[in-house]
Amino acid sequence: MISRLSDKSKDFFEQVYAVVKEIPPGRVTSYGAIANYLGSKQSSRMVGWAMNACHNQPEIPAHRVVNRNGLLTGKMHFVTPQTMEILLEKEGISVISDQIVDFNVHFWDPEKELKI
DNA sequence: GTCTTGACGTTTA
DNA sequence: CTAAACGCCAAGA
Repeated sequence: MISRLSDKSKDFFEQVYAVVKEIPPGRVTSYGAIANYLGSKQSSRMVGWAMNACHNQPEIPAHRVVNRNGLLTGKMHFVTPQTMEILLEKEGISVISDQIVDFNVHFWDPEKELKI
């Protein structure tokens, strides 16, 4: 095989997508949780950047990924700013003022629940 | 090649 | 309590 050193960075994105896809319906997680699960808790920005590139992947439930405050910061990046909020409520999650209600209850920690 | 921005999070003032 | 700065890494201009 030909060395694929250039694709090394892509691996990080794949890991983020893999975790996001494993998020069960009705649950949500934060960028920091994913970053922490990947071992780069301080690089939470990269998770968000990976989400920005989620268009490379077929289906990524990015609406289940929010910031630490449970605020829908990335809603504006969807097809429509309301898509994220609608999808969340559709799964049984209440969203008020772009903020998830009982975020701690719906929170899904990959390191704790996925534990892969 | 350098500078700015960015779907974050934590710490300090 | 709120507001602002820093840190982290990557991509775009």
